[in-house]
This record gives sequence, C-alpha cells and structure tokens, in this order.
Amino acid sequence: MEISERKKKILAAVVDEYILTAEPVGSKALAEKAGLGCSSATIRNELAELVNMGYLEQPHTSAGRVPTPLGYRMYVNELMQKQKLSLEETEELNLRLEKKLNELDNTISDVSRLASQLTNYPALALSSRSQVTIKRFDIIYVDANTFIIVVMLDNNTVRNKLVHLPVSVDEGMVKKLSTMFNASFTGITDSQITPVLINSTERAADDSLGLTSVIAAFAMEVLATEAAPAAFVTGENRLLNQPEFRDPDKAHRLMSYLSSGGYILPPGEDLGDANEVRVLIGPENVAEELKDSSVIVASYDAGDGTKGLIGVVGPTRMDYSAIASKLSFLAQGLSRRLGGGEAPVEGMHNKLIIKGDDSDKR
Amino acid sequence: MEISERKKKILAAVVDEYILTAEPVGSKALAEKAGLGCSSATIRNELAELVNMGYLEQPHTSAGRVPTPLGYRMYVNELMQKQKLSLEETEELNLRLEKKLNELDNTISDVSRLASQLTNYPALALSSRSQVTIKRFDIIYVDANTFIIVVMLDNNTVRNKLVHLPVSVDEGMVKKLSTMFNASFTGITDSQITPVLINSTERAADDSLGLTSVIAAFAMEVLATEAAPAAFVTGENRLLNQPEFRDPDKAHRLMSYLSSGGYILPPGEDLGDANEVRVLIGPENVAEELKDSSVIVASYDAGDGTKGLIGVVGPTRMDYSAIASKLSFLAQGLSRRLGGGEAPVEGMHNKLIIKGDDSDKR
DNA sequence: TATTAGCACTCGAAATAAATGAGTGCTAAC
DNA sequence: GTTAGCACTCATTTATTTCGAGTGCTAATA
Repeated sequence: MEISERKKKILAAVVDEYILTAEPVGSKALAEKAGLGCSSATIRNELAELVNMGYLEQPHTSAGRVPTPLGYRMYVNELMQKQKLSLEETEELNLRLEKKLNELDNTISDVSRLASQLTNYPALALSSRSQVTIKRFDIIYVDANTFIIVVMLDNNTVRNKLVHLPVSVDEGMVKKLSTMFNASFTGITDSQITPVLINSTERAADDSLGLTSVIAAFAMEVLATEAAPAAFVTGENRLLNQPEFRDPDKAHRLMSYLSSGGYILPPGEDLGDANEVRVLIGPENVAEELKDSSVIVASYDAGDGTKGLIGVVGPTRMDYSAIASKLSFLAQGLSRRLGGGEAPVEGMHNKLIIKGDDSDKR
Repeated sequence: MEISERKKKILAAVVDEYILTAEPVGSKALAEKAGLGCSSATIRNELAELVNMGYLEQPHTSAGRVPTPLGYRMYVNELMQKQKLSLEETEELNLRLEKKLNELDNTISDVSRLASQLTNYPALALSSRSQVTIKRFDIIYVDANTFIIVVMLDNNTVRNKLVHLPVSVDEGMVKKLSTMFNASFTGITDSQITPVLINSTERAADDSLGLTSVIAAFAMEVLATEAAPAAFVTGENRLLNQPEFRDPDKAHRLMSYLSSGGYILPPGEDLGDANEVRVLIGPENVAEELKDSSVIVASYDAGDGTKGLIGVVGPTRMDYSAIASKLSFLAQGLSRRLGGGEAPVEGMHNKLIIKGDDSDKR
C-alpha cells in the first residue's frame, strides 16, 4: 500500500513526539499539537492503518502508538527534516573541536570523548590508515649493546624503539644498516617486507647478528600498528540518562558490550564515504546486543589515507536529525583538520547525506 | 566501653555475612551459622549494645543489623582475617599480570583494566615518576626546514618530536646544538631548565633562529609529562553489578564522577609506602561523591622513582580482605616488574599490611 | 466517500487494603 | 549471665479497587 501524504505527516509527528517524551503518543495529543486539520477520530483511523503497515505499534490495547524500527527507518529516510545547526552551535562545536585537536595527539579517544559530551550518548571513534609507508630510517648508536631505531612515516609521524642486544655491535654496522634500510625499506608497505627482502639485506650488510631482522620486525610492527584500525568507545555511562535503560541489567549488558570492544559496525564493513552519515536502527544491527539500539555514524576522510568514523549508540528513540548534524559536522571538521588543511569554514556542514541499511530485517 | 571478645566475634560475623548477602543479618542466622555457643536471645542483647556503640545500625525497627562505617573500620583494622590467595589464584594472577605487562607499554591503563577484571569493581591506577632526567639527546637533520628531536630518559624510554621550521637551518648547527644539549641538558630535572641556561646555550651556539628554545621546550615538556602523575579509571560499569547501585541515578552519579577524573584519593595525598594497602570507608572519603562508597588502594614502588597506586571503588560493603590481597599482590608484582627485577616469586604477597584513615569522621 | 462526535470497552498504572513473616525488645524463669 | 517465650513492629508481598488515557466501532454529518 502506498503511504499517503497525510499518513507521512502523522507518522512524522508521532516519531517527533515520541523522541521528545519517550511515552506512547495518542490520537488526541496529535490532533492538538501537530497542525493537521482533522479530528482525533480521523487520526485514530490513520494510526490503525499505520500499525497495519508496520510503521507503528501499540505496547498494549489501550495505549498510544510507538514507532517500530521500520517506522524510524521511514522517518530517517524520508520524513525527518534535516536540522541545520545554528550559528552559535557551529561556533561552539568548532571551538571545542579545535581545542581537542590542538591539545595532544591522542586524537581518536579525544574525539570520541567530545562526541559523547556533545550528544550525551556513548560515542565511538574509529580511525585507520591505508597504505602506510616509512619515509626515513635513522638508527642511533648509543653503546655497543644499545641502539635506537627512529622511523618517520609518510604522514610525518615519528616512532622509535630502544633495542638492547646481548651482543656487541660496532657503529659502522649501524650506519651501514641505516643506509640500507633507507634504500630498500622506505616507501613500501607492510606486506612488501618479505623474508626474501630481509634475507638479501642481511646478506648485503654482512650482518651476522640478526640486527636486520630486529629492525625489519620493528618496521613491520610500526606499519601494522599504524594501519590497524584503532577504536575507542567512551561515555558508556551516559546510557543511564535514557529512560529505556533504567533497568540496570539492560544498561549493564549494553555498557559492557560497548566497553569490551565488541563490534558496533558489521565487521569488515568499510568506513563509508566521507561526509556520509549512516544510521543503523534496532534489528538492522548485526550484533545481538545492539538489536534494540540504534547507531549513528559519520565518516571522515583526511585525504592522506587516514579514514575513520565517529558515532554514537543509543536507544532506537534518538534524535536522529540533531545527532546526525552534529556528527556530520565533526566528521567534516576532522576531514579538514587531519588532512592538514586550514580550519573548517562555518556552514560547510550542510552537505548532510543520510544513508542507511534499507533492507527490512524485521 | 571496651569491646568484649564475644562482641568482636559477633561483629565480624555480621560483617562477613553482610558482605556476602547484602541483606541485614538477624540474630537467628548468626546463632546458627557463626559457631559461638549461645542462643539468639543472647546475641540479640549483644547486637543491641553493638548498635549503641555505633558499630551497627538497623535500617528499621524490625530488621536485622548492618555495619556502620565505624563497624567496617573496626572490621578492617582488627577483625578481618587476612586472606591468603590460594596457589591457583596466585598462578592465575601472575600469569595475567605478566601477559599485560609484556603486551605493550600503555601499562597503567592495562593494569587498571586488569584490576577491574579481577575484582569486578571499577578500578583506578595511578603512576608517577619523580626526578625524571634526560640521559641523551639526538637531533636528526631531515631537511633544511625539518629535524627530529629524540631524547632518551634515565629510565631508557625514548621520546621524539618532529619539528618543522619556517626558516632554514644547516646541518652543522643541528650537530652543534645536539652536542651542547648533551653537555648541558642531560641529568637535570624539569625545574633546572631555566631561562638563564637556555639563553646561555643559545648564545654559545650562536643560534639566532630560536632552535635552542624549541629543543629546550620539548625537553621540558617531556620531563613534565613524564613526571606528571597519570591516572586511569576503568570498568566503571561494573558498579552496576552491585545491589547498592541498582538505582540508575545513584549509579550514574558515581560512574560519571569516576569517569570525569575526579579525585578519588585526597588531592596531594602521597602515594604511600610500597606494599601498603589503604582503605577509605564511606565518609572517610573527602570527595562528596564517594561518601557512601569505599576505596581500597595498594601502593607500588618500582625503585627507580616510579611509584603508583592501584585500587578499586565500590560500595562500603566490599570484600575488603579478598580485594586487599589481590591488589596487594598486583602492586608487589608491579614493584618487581617495573623495577626491572625478575618475575615475581609466588608467596611473596603475604606481607600484607593494611593501614587506613582511622579518624572517626562519621 | 471521508470525516467526526459519541460511547462502550480495555487494560496498565496508581492507590488502597490486607496478609505475611522476619526480626526485634522485653520479661520472667533458669 | 543466659535463654525461652511472646507481644509487637514494620517492610515486603499479594490482592483488590479505582482511575483514566486511549482505543475501536457505530451512526450521524458534510
């Protein structure tokens, strides 16, 4: 059955109201509030049909209506009016983002914390880099048994490691290795560091002590660590703000799932296109623990291979529009800031594209 | 009034039972369980006196007795029988500690997580180093506008920073500065890096570009960061396991206090002597938010200036003995492991000294 | 044909009442 | 000093009632 314009209006009104109050909404309230010129009886008829169509449900016979996941999906896809952030909000967000990003470089966790603060929901942040390579090796000779490996990555971050050896090395060997690594191990990825390469380098350097493999191992470790997606979940306790989590057991279950680093997005799911906001509603989630919660994530892409996500988790009754705007804004800010560009321009957050899993898995 | 031997036994029995069940304990249950050869009537008389003395209280007239903070204090100081960990537990703890410590170097947060897992309470870990100094500087020339500062601290950790300059430097200057910093900035603490020292170095190096201050600033930053106590709180959500936190608001209040990095120990309180376990019961805590919770912390001291704490937070009804043993064991493990000694020996955890704030602040 | 007023009906939530029983304090006997 | 006995208290549990928001349906209306 096609859904009429009026039904859409009513559905939207129900969702809006329910998001606000967390209480089933009845025909009378709708007739009064939402400015659709018809009586509660008419609305009752429409509501009954919306229930038939699967967009709404009744907790019990004599209660108002509550949106089903399908109802939310419809709302998110078609009905919800995309919020624009006010100028003040924009300023505020910008300021706080700037501050976080300038402070230190544990950015992912900080960004997650920020998102959680701003939305008052548990938040997640995820970041990964593709195609990480090393740009430069320096090996510092400290003493006969000690040296420091310093590598500079293609995005100009620097990593180091102190190596203690049971055997003595001379400074010349260290210098030689440094040169060789700069020649053969720069500009290549994790997977290109093969045993063959290591062996040939070892032979060429005339290294009988296994230094080559120590350095190569470190290089691989750094590349792997850097490329591995890092994820942070923060603010789990904010779940307790939500009436649907007043049951401590229910709250605890989800909170420990979130804390335990369980998958929030389908494993292997790609990070999405930049500036895209995705919404997963209730049963659309793959993780059993999230089946009656919703997830909203925004993707960012810094351009230099660093991509990531920021998102929040909450009950299906979330203010999708407001949260999507904020997350989208943050994600765009990140794209710009991490990409090394200048500070974000206000108003740029309007390119809000909402996309979601539309398959009906109820 | 002096507390008789029998009263002590009864008090201990009440606390033990209450810790177990979280329910007020009555005279009858005590007469049956605790093997003190007297009837419930006698015990009732004793209980009434224990209430008078302030060690117990009644939620209401016709309920059993519950320990007051003073009662817990007495229990912790005198009555509780110090648990020894079983051999299996020791093994288990050792194994898990080893694993954590070997894995990576984000130790404090990991140790906190471990403590939380083992006790099933929110846990905190705090660590600080005194007298940090730099052992060695290396400055790597990358290109005319870029160099990397690498410093090695007295505990052999290495820190680095990439510096981009708007002006050009030549390799000679960098070399010169490297030498000078190794001569004048090693072996000194944060506070010894004075403007005077920086100025004189700058002049001596004939550095008109301000490189000296950049490097000195980094040195100071590293020293300050390293010396500043780092604190971690993890597993806040485990509070929800406790019946006294079934009220979501109460739980939320404490959880967000913990997450927000609020003081758990009195600010400025020293880290305590190694192998000492401190217990703060209810109102003994300074933070308003902790007034009806208890904190148990164990101190460790790695010997090289690294000191710290691990502890847990929970309701006043906690299994003080069991938790103190576990924390003490972990702390001793840390003292040994961080101090660079060999792996901990089993059985060494018996030196369990419990000390606490004994002032009666009820 | 679509809308609406009217009304009986449903059913959860809130309020009220009654029953239960664990645990007490006190008294009197041992 | 200890204990059996007993009346009493009071939170908790269970049962009962009341209340009202909201419904579905019918019949009148535009």
